[in-house]
Amino acid sequence: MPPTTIPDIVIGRLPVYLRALTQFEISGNKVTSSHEMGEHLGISSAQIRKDLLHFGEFGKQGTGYNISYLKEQLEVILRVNQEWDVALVGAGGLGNAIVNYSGFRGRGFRIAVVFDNNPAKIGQKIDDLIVLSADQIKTKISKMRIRIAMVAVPSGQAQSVTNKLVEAGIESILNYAPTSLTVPSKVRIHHIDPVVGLQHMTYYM
Amino acid sequence: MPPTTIPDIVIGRLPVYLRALTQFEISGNKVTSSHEMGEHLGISSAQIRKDLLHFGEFGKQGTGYNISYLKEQLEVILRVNQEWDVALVGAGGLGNAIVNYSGFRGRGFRIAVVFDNNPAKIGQKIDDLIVLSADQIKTKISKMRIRIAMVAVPSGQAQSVTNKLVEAGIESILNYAPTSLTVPSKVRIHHIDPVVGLQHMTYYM
DNA sequence: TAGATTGTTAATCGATTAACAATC
DNA sequence: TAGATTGTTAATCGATTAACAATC
Repeated sequence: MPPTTIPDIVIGRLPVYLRALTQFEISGNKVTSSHEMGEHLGISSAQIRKDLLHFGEFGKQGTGYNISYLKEQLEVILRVNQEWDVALVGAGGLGNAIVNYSGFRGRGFRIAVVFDNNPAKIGQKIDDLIVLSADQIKTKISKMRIRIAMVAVPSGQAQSVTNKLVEAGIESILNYAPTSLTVPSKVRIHHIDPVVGLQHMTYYM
Repeated sequence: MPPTTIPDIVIGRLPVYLRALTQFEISGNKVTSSHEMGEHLGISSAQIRKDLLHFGEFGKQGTGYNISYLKEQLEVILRVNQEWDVALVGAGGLGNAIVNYSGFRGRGFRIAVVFDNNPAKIGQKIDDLIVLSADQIKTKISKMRIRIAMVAVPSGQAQSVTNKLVEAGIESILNYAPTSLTVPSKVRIHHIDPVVGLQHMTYYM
């Protein structure tokens, strides 16, 4: 947890704040308050103020927070005031859906290259990307200086694909395969597993 | 947080334990230990033992945990020793990928019905499901007694779709749209937003 | 028996909340 | 000024970890 000593759990909430601010902005609001944000997200207003204070004083007493200003600040803090090129491995149904997903737009990420190991898929187009052979993962990623990758292959292939990505110099991985992955400690990893969320909810049903 | 007073954060880890156990089982192992699981998941062994102890004594001193037995117990605890029918709203690229996603199989969930509001899609088949009109959400879900739904529509439509689902009696919602949703407090909601995970990681890059 | 690992408590650590002065 | 909301501290609360006796 480098830069300073800010708790990782706080960092994890910032993207959620950022998403909420974007919604408020779309609704045409200019200003919000920790109370309003808390209501909207189901978080206490004290927590939101304290989280933000780790990074500076972004509000104004009596008024609240200027939405577009706070948004910009959070984007800088999270390093998404730039667009990151992302490599995607897996051009199946899930990979296709990821490429066409609108949720990346304007939030700091752009799929820049797609790989698959299926000869029938290599050379085909997805959106305006040509699917490359998985054999090219290392050379292409190194050459393009890509630092972030997504894994959207079947569970059985996820670990070997991950190993290749790590070799290629990838620093952060978003894994869509429903399996845990082993990576060197310098590499960050996040899992997207819908079943984890579903099972969490069925416990209470 | 009904049943007993077990912390929600503990419940949230159980699906991850369950997934790891499945992996160990696939590798041909019969027995594991809190230490081995902790290593694999990056969690302390003490935490794993303590989490499990909320629900009973599943291990054996000197030996560890029988994988298939612990798996069964967790499945019962999480209520996924049965298969839940799930309604999906949204038959676009993402909806298609969800229907064809292999990660639900054997983990307690089955897409039982798909809705869309696009006339061009209604009546079409995805896998062996026929896409129904979004107008039928309420009647069909009530009739089928479905309690869990997934939202895979554009952000702008997510709230109104959610309202319909709540009206239809849905109790748990998995939301794939990159937007927060307002629901009555009795309804549980989980978000799948890949950008949240990505932005969490870029902070450290 | 010796070795290993759980079950379990007590201690530590860290996160959340309550409260309010500062200030717009 | 009166009202509102932040910035900030102190108190509370809860989760994690360390440690070890129990026991397989």
